[in-house]
Amino acid sequence: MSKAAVLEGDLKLLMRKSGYRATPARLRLAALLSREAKPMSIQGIERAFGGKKADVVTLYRTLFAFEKAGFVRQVDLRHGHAHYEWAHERTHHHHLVCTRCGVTEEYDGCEFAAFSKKALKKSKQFARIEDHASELFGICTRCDVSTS
Amino acid sequence: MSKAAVLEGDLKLLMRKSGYRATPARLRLAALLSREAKPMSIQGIERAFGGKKADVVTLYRTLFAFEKAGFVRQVDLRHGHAHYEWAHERTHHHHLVCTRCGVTEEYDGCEFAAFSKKALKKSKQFARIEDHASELFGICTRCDVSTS
DNA sequence: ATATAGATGCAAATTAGTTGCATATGAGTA
DNA sequence: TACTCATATGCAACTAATTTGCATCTATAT
Repeated sequence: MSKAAVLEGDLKLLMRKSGYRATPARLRLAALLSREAKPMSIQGIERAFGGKKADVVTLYRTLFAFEKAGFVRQVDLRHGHAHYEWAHERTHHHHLVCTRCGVTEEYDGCEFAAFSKKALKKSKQFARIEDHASELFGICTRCDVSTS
Repeated sequence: MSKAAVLEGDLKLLMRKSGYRATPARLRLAALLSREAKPMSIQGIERAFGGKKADVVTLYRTLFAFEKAGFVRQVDLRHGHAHYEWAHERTHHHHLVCTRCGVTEEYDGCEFAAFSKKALKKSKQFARIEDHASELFGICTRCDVSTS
């Protein structure tokens, strides 16, 4: 079951609070990402919008804005293009990615706070850590079976 | 100080053992990556080769081979393109990346073994984990100062 | 209702990564 | 050492990903 999308009203307020305008295009994108609750590529987003086509440029710009505002996190699944995942009011998590078929699975149990604090303490050059990536790459059971 | 490059002789043997041919182009790339000991982009590699230009196609293919053999690891620094870092006989580590100026710093203290074992145990769909990404994104002190 | 900073969407450019194919060569074998 | 052949190379051409510029539009504060 997928998570419920953020409510439109809440989102409008959220966005304004972060200094962004709540436009239809943005609300639509936010609704989609929060509803799907999984990493989506630009292509995937376009596909999901179907008829009412979204302009890629706007998508990129909106995603960038969302990222800055902390609504969305960029995820690299090593598919040759970026993925974006709704992050607002979701439990922090990462992904297992099958390097053969691309299937992904969520994984929680990453202690971002502790992890980044430790890294920061050791670092000589960094002032603060704001985000991090942590994906695991391997082989899923289906692909493993079909190998042997 | 940068790490010493792997010795050419050792590398030849290594590559043959992994089923790859030790060609001049590969030895040159391996020497560069192991000498630099930091994530390099395709562009960066080309630049480093200077005059004796390297064919991008060959680079991609060689890097892919190196990755499969475990000599090299792909790193996503969120620069819009992949980076590759020499991984053979180097201590496992990750990176701090400044999202403003791009400067990177190494970070060790990642327990890959424990981490992946835990994830694997919880997973229903994965047979094994072979690699993982774990980069930290933040602001370096230089950029932080210039903000305030 | 209005003004205006911020957002949109086209066209066009740039950058990243891939595929096909003809040629060349490393490395095992005779 | 010479041979052979699977593997690697490098050009051309292509597809995909991402960015920039600019004219137009519109949310929102007043």
